[in-house]
Amino acid sequence: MVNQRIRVLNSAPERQDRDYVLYWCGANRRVDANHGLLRAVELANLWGLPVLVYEGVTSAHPHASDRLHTFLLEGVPETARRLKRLGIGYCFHLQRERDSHDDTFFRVAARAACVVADDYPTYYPALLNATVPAKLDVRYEVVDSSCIVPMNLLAKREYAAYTIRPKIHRLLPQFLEPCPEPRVRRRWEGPPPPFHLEFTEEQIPAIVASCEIDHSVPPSLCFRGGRRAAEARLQHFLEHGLRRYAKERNQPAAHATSRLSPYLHFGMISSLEVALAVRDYAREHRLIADEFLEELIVRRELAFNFARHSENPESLLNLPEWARATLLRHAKDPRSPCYSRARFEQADTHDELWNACQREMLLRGVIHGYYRMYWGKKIIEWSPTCQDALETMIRIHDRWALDGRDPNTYTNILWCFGLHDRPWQERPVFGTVRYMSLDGMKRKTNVEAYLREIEWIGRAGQDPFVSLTGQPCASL
DNA sequence: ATCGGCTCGCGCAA
DNA sequence: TGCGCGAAGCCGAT
Repeated sequence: MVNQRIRVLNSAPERQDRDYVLYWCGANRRVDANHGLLRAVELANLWGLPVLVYEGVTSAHPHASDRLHTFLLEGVPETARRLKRLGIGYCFHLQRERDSHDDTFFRVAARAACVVADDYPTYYPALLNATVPAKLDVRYEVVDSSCIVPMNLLAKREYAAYTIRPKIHRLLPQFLEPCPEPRVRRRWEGPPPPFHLEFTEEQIPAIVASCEIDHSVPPSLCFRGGRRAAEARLQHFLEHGLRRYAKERNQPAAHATSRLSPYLHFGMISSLEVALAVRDYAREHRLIADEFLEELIVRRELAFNFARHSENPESLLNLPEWARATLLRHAKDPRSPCYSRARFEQADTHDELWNACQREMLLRGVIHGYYRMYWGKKIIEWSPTCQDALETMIRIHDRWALDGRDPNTYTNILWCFGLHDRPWQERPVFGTVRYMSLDGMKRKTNVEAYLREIEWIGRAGQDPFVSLTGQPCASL
């Protein structure tokens, strides 16, 4: 079953005379339900070797910030505990300098019999998978533990949700199965590698402060990183959100959505675990979970399919021909009002709902899924060009979002330009690309409740509306 | 409140 | 070749 998740990305041999099998968790920062880790353990058991997990956090990429570093570091002590329990070695490396050349991974890999990494189609993991394997003298495999139905099984780029849906549903019974717990034959003995950084949760603020990163992006007001926080969010959603999801998912102030996207993005929890938990809870409590599972599986995996099969997922060239043509025909339409990227980033427009969406991004590090569509459509409407609008959306996600740089990010942004969508009535700027209006938001959602909530958390500097503990939340 | 038109193209049935 | 229908809609007519 694991085999269909694997790709080998270089032609170097395995080297069984070396010290361990290395699992590099670049995208899936978890111990549970991780097919990559499972594969590493399988190979290690075959060769009688122990397993070492390498996890890195670098300050060398342009969007490194207190927000992202804190979220990532918050997961590390729990990862260390769980690996120790399983008898697996752990090397967590933090590169604090922005500019220095960091070869820690290569030094760890030099003693590995084989390197197993995550198959992930965007941003850093994708870049490293494209460049690192050729520099190694051992076999380098990547494993897809992000999708439930392995990306490898869908050979071409799908046109829309309706074309991928039957394929996903046909393959799903085969893959919607719990991932077994890894059992090592040979435990990791002795100390961790010399580069390993060990710390407690209390030390995190001081460690983050010591890094050469963007300190003007503070930690999220409501998301704590790590496995236990992810499990608490899931439990909270099962008990308080799932039964309301179908009716209230587009009602941001109702908090009926899972808010799991930061954890899914960093792989702190897997969509497979979420899907199984939701399915089982729904069975036990006689709920219908179809709408949630549609979004978690079909639409999320459509996004991975898109990222996997596009050369550059950040480009408008990916749009369907009808969308490119219609946007081009309207490229010279006047934009009024028209804002600079800085005005957008500072939540400084004439539209109070739009500003609140942007403030949610600044404070929480996410925007509610439905309002994010509105947020994106308005950036198109009020930017000088489509390319400017695209770059504004990506840039704001890169800098502020905990769920940015994800296949879903790029797909949702390009959806605003017509990707995976169909044409509608023609109008200025958008042509036949779907338009969204403030009146529509007011008609269909409780805009006032959302404005009050965002205003409240901005003023109070805390967010009791999104549960960190699994307990019910405040409401206004 | 509800309905139809807007408008393109994929995939399937025939 | 024809036809149904689609990731979150808008607008104007009734």
